[in-house]
Amino acid sequence: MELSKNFQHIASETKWYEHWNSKGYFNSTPDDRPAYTIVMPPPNVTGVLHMGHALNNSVQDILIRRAKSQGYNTCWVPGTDHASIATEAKVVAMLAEKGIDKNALSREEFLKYAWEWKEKYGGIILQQLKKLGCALDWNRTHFTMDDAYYKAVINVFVDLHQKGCIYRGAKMINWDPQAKTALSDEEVLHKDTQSKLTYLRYKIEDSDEYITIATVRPETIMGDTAICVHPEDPRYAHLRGQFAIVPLINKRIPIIFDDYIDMEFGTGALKVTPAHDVNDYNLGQKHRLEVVDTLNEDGTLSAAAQIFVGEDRFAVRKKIIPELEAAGALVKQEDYKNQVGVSERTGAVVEPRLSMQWWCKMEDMALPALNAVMNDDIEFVPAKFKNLYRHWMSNIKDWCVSRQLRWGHRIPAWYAPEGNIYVAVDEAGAFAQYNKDYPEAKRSDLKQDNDVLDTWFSSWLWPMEVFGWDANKENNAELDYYYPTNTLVTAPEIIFFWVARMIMAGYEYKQQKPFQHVYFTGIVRDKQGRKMSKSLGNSPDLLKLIEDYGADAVRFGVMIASPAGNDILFDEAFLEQGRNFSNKMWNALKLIKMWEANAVATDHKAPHFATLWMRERIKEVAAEIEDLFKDFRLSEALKTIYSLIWDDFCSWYLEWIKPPYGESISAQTLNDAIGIFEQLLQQLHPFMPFVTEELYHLLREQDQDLMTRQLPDYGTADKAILDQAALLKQLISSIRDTRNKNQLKPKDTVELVINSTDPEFYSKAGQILQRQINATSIELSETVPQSGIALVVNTEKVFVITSVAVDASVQKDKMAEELAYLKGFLVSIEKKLGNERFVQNAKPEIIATEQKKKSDAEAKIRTLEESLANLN
RNA sequence: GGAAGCAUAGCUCAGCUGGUUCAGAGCAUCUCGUUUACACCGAGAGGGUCCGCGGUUCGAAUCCGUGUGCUUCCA
Repeated sequence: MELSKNFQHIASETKWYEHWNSKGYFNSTPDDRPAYTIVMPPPNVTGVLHMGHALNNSVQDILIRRAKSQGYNTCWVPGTDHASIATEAKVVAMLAEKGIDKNALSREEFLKYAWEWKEKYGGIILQQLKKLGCALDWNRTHFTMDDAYYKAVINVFVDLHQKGCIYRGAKMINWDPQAKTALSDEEVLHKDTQSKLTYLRYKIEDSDEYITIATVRPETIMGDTAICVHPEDPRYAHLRGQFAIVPLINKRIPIIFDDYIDMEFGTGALKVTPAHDVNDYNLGQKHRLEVVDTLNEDGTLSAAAQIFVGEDRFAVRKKIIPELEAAGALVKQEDYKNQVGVSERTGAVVEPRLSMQWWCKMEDMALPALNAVMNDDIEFVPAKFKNLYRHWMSNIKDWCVSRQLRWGHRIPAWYAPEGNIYVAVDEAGAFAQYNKDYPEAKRSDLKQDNDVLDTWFSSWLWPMEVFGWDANKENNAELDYYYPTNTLVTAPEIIFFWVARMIMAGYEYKQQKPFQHVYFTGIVRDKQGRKMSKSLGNSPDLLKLIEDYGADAVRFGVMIASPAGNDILFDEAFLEQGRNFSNKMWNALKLIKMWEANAVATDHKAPHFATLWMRERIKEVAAEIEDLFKDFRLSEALKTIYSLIWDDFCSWYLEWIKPPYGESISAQTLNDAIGIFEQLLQQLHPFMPFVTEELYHLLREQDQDLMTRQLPDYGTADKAILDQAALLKQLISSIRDTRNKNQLKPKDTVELVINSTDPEFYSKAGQILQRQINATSIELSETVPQSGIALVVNTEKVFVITSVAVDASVQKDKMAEELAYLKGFLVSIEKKLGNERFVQNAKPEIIATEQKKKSDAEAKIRTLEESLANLN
């Protein structure tokens, strides 16, 4: 078979993904094996794959594939989130392009367009995940607005309402004037903004005096219903009981006193606008102030403002200044840096607004969810996020769950003309209640709430609902089998939005945690450390990268430098490294295939020393990898396997078993090598599934696929063989270094004379050593040769004899330097061991290692001294 | 304004319960190399007051305090 120069990823990826899928490896049904379950954080149904997804889903796929090789029944559930505000915004924009105004459409008409949009563009992202190699159970694909899911969300709303956790109330909320909907606190981003602080003076009623206030929002003065000063502020003490006049509209408002005021800020006097600021609202409640709402839902000024009615608030902010100046009310304006809230989804500046909304009480549900994380019933990786979680959960506020949108789960509340509100799963249920109150009532009198629920009010049920959870259904074998899930992989940004709420829902409705571990990935940033975003245009086209470098290389690239919870600075150099790695393995395959062509059967004899060593090395590394996976240190695990394959396998092992030029390899050694390569591929498979599966099948005829192959029980590695190989490597490296330093050409041969403490070693490894450094002979002798370069490796005295003229002084200096270092080292150890307090306090094993260090150093010093003496 | 995290080689980062086989890896740099797996490569090498200062300890990159710088979250 002719093998190409490099690994051809494109054909291989398509082939294997289809193969795995058609074999049903991605699908799971409950059986006797333990389950290993992951529910994918459902991406927005309108989303497209970006680097964050690549990282997040690579991690999940790695965990799933690893668990599969350990005998678990793995189940990874895909799906999408309806993302009400984001999707609605896209549909509205699409309609606008067609010249259709959302408000001209009925609810039903609008939803028809929205569903059409969803069918057409929704879920593209799931198809893209296939390119990445994700082992997702496609039969279980869910959407947060599927019928069953929809019903479950409604049931939960009704249930929480019955429990008294859900209520309707007028509070200050964050209003997005562009989407015309309420937002939760978590959906508001605070941005540093350069503003102007405007100083305005209000005339005191029946006086020539003025009081000056400072504001960044002069357009809200028409909503002022008081001026507040600190009760202990001497500047204003005489104004108690007085009134001030709002400029332009000449409204009379009281001057009130409250120690909430910061006397240092501005002028120490605050204009109070209860309708447009949370703090002012609270102040207003306390002092029973009037609330004047001067804004419309689209951010223009309302009739209550009296002036500038219908004009946008930002336009008014500018236009009002000259008028204030003309009225003599403007004192000054100065530059001021403050934070302005903007909508996470639309980018519009959020207005605090007094509004009637539906709320969910959080306190009772938060407590068990807080405890679960604090006592590690649910483990966060890395644990540092526990702090953040605790802080939020201990200061939790009620959750505004209604959104003035159409795309989503419509709030199951019906309003009767009498003013009553009935909450039920459907209209019939609501009417039954209504009918009880009013036997004469007509069903058509009931009007359902027009709003929908916050998207997170549906996604908090995700880990239960994808397995068909139904509060009214007692038995659910699937749910019992897969829930609680094992690991949630997500970004720290949504720890409150989603993670915390899933935990609350889990305890509320399943009396159980939704997952065992939460693995937080970092944020993918560009080389300069900037967050990747559409607006910056610094987000690479992932599908293009997969095409150029291969899916394995992309997975390698995002994993190699991203420990849990740490941001990753993305650099294409990582992808190159991944691609090169695939190619390296590909070439190892080619080498083995070349040997295969003319391998010769030999009598059964002891395995090659290299084989013995490599097998032990694999055992040793397998144990390390096992530990790393337990701690979710995936990038470390990948680095470890990478080095095992590239360094140990390719650079050492394959060179050691390589037959001399023109000779054939022993069939047994070759067979051993293939077996070893297979094990390495298996360890790497979760990280780089395509290239490993491809190589696995090219190595030899296989009766199963690598993806389903089970990891063996490796047992404990033989330390003696590992030590011998370590010495062999050191000898080779040191002698090669010596050759390099003395400018020997690769073709120049040398002879070795070794004064060894372990002559037996050379009967096993001597041949390898000889070939790796191009020596014609190795002589074990205690006599010191007349010529030759002396060096010391461990306690081996080595003489490299060459016909090329060499400068012995270089080697001598080096040895003297090392001797000096070792002597200093020895002194420090002796000091330590001579220190009574050390011997008393240190653990016995530490003292033992110190003693070993001492004897090792002494032995080496002796060897060096002897070698040096011989040189003189 | 409140809170958290980070600061180790030119760059990106490892370094888990304090103990010179822990001062490491990859990339980058330098030297040599085209010997039939691989130049998407091989053999070697150089490079760090582990941010500053103080403390705890027999012993600190590792623990504590403090200063500086950066990042993030919250108000």
